[in-house]
Amino acid sequence: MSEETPKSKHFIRQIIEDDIAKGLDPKDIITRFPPEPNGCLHIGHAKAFCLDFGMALEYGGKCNLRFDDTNPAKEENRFVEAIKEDVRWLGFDWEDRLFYASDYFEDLYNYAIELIETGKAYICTLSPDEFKEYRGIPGKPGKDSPFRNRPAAESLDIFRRMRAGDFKDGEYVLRAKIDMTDPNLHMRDPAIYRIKHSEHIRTGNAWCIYPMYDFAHCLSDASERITHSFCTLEFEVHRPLYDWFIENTSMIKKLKVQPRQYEFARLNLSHTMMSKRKLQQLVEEKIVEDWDDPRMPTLSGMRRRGYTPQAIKNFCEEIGVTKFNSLTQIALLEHCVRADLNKVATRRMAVFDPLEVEIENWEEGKTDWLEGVNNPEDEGAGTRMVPFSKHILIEKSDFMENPPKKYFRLCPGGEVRLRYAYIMKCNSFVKHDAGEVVKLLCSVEHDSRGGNAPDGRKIKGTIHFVSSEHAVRAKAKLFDNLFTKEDMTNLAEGEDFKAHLNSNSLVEAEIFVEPSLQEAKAGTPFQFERNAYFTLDPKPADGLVFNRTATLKDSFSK
RNA sequence: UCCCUGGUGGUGUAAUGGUAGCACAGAGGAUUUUGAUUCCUUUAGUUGGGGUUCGAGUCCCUACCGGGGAACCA
Repeated sequence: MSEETPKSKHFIRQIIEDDIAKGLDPKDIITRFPPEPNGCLHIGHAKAFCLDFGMALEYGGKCNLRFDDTNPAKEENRFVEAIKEDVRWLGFDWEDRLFYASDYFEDLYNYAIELIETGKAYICTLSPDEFKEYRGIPGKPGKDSPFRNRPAAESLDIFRRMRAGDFKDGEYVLRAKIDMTDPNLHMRDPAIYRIKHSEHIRTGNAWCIYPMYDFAHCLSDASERITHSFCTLEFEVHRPLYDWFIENTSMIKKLKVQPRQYEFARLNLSHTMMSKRKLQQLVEEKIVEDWDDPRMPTLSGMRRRGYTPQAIKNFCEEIGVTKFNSLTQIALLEHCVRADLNKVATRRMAVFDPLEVEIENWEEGKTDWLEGVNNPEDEGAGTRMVPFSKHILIEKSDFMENPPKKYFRLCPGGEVRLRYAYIMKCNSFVKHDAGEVVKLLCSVEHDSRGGNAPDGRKIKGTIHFVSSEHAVRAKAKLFDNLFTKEDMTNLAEGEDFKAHLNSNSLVEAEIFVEPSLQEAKAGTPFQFERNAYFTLDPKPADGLVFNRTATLKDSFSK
């Protein structure tokens, strides 16, 4: 289903093409997608890995999946599995290239020793607060740590004992010796190893010292011979460090191509909250079912809600890649979802708010099975049989006692086409005591079977229906756009984001669907004609539960 | 305050120094057995000011505005 839409020539493509022009063999291009397993992936991550995997594939290279597991305090194995599932779902294959930063712990330790031996790293005894003083502030240079000139032998000894577990958390830290006056604060002797007596998801208790991101990431990249390392804008100021560790260790001698870091703007989506911390809060406080609640902007939530991988990939291609902090409107995502669903969703009829109709000129107990196409956009989708009988249900809103001018559905004395079935005329109606119309008495034109008038006259209105005796009860869960009433990007510091959640973000409805839906498979997209796109909830439930994926565009109001 | 970045219609993005294009959203219309889809038409833009140039969204200077940076997080 790859679209032949022209691809935007964003700056990443330009960079890669320049490298190729300078002699880089496209087959040597290696990128990586490096999530930290401390939460589930969301739509923002999709942008990142569509870029990582997408660029490698597009130019004939490879992309590795690497878990950045350098902080055992935050990471969990269940997230590793969830992330793998999400990546697979989006259709990306890392083949045998699944890595963990922890694969390199021994190597990283040795590179750290190398730095100590060459006088480029030292053990510092300053506490975090004390070092803050020495680091200085933007605009003001810092001053050297009193331990900066600790002899290498002594640092080495302490570092080895750190590893051996001789010290408590925070007692010592290994720092790179760079420049305490650098205007970039990250270059002022950053910590590269800290003591952390914490069980790691993969190495267990083998280590009690762990490398920092800045030290681990670039050297992990280099170990995997990554050529292009993409990350978000906030790492821009870390880039000199990325290069420094590679260039100041023996790693540089092993490389044919030095990995380079390139930054791009992260995704901001209107009406969508993407802070991992806040999403976690929703899960913990049970405001949502779990990370895969269909209202969540997580990939697992979107999957459960019925979003297709193709729609998400198209969206990621559509938004492009820049270094500009923008706010993408959710309408674009919804457009991509509808556009893909329109092509692939199986059409079915479902009545949400039923109005009884009796066909006066139809024999009691007689059923006519009519053929309905499964998807007018896809010839190969085939057909299914739809039952018609004397008692049917139509949508309450498809009948009006006193219709306005442009209303072309049913009204007293008016006629309408029942989709796939017959042309039907409303003879009379029955009202409740309260004045509510509760039943229509109609007749069908027997010669119009299939929906065409024998005299060739045009029927403007076509409505959907289900046969009462054949109808299947189901539940529909209706969701508003991803969770928040308004843009969350301007939320004030400390402001309670929960006040901005959609109050009616989940509405449940009892609906009547055609019998063929009894065999619906979880995850397959359906379009309930003239209503919305739905998918059967994959979580076990009593009876059929459909999640609303997206609404149809509605031009009723025009 | 200092450093790093960035600024193209309402929104998201294109344009070796040479006609500012595409998509979403909006508006109008045609087709339609889904008031969907599809198709056509249309509204709307280079942050301001200087400079270089035959010619500037693009290069230079400057102002303004936005984002990031002072974790033993990633």
